[in-house]
Amino acid sequence: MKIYNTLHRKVEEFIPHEEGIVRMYTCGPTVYNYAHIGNLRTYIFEDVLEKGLRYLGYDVKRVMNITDVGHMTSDADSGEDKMEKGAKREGKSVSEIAQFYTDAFFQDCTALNIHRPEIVEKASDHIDQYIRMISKMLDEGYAYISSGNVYFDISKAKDYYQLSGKKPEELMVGVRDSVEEDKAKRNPFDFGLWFTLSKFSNQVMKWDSPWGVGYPGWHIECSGLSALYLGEYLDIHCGGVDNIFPHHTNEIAQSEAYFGHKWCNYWVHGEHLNDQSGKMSKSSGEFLTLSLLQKKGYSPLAYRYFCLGSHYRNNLVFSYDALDQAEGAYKKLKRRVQQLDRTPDLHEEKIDFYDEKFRSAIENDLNTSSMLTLVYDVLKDSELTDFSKLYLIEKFDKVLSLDLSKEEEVDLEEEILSKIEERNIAKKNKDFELADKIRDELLQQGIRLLDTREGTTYERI
RNA sequence: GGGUCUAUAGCCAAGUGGUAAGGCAUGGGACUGCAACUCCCUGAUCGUUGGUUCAAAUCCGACUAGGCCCUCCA
Repeated sequence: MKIYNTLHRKVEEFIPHEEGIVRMYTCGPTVYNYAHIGNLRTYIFEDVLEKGLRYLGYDVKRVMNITDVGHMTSDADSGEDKMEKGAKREGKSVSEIAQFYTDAFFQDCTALNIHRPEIVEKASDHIDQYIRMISKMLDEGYAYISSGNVYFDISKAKDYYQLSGKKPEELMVGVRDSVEEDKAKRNPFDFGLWFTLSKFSNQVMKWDSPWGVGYPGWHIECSGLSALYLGEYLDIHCGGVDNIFPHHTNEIAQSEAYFGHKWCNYWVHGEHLNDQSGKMSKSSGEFLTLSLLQKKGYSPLAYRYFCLGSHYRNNLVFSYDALDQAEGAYKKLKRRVQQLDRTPDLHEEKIDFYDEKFRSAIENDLNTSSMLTLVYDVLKDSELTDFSKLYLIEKFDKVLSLDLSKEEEVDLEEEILSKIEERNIAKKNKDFELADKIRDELLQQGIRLLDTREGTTYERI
């Protein structure tokens, strides 16, 4: 398996710490609002990575966090907690908000055939773990207390800028107007591990700690959960490119300070889905959620197909035009698979040939586009029996998860059949007006008629 | 200003030194009462420009354009 490692900025051979086992951590959602389809692109990529590794024979232990606390609109001790903001907006409690959007997130994942990681944990359930880690870092001099808050001292971290490739002297502090510089820090890029002083009042989420009542910093939750559930050596850490700095950079600093050794070998980042104006956001432009696309008649798996057509490290621009294409291509592909003859008749040799090709596509830095091409290649191969094609495509679909061979519900409604019969009679009588009317009516209901030599059948669209 | 990634036909995209996969769309044809579905045929010298090489879309340099990051972010 070869994968691009942000740490070294090149494609590298993947070697896990323990043979055959991959410990994988992926940053989860902050559950203060719906996920937009750009967020979901990253989760699709991570899902394919997990399934691809399984296809290659690895046992994947994967952990994801649910951020339900301590995510300020700014990383300094200012701004407003996103969770509380969401709660206020909707007149609900923070935990209600968290539950609601967590459920919504996993509903989207289900619709997109994204496998839920075995371990999904809430950040707010592990405060004691963060306190343990912060205490150790304070004891060992990696952290310091200032103005009542606990900060990580980045000057103590080894290769702090390796992941981002940034030059400290060139970094601009407070690029965004909304960010206030925190005077309590020794170095402007030191980051908070624990806050006790909050500039906004009525902080709802707070916990007791050795340093006073407060709440954990943004970055510590991922380090904490990873340490707790995956141990001191991590193989792959995923996330969106926007998290490289500062979030992942700070995770490395904390975790390596805590463990006292190198922590994670492979950092794999997914590129963004952009709209025509650039980065997709929840506040500007159309708020593109999966349910919005569904309301407009798109199928979630067509969106998955759209994402798989592109490489995870490429910028992908979303447009309805592009989605229409994906929808059409996906439906067409699925139809072709549905039409395969399911009579058992396996063609052994060629199976291995294609299986090997599919593995190569995975091993080639997760080349999803090539994986899709292989599906088309299999369909076209005249040396393969339909059954063999189906066998292969179902196998590939364990990674692609496009439900290619899944049959639609075929409840032969009497009504539809009688309409078809009615239309056939009309056709015989050359009453094409009536025939077309029936066909159009059925189409309105999502039933498309298929005229074949053997007679008329239908499909749901 | 600095960092980082990207640049292949209308769109998505493969290609990792040996003379451009695949998909969608388009156009033409077969099928049809007309359609839909299906099938067949149909397109690019690879952002620009130098260089390395017998040979470059593939390696190196410059330039241009765009995305993202530089304490909200997938």
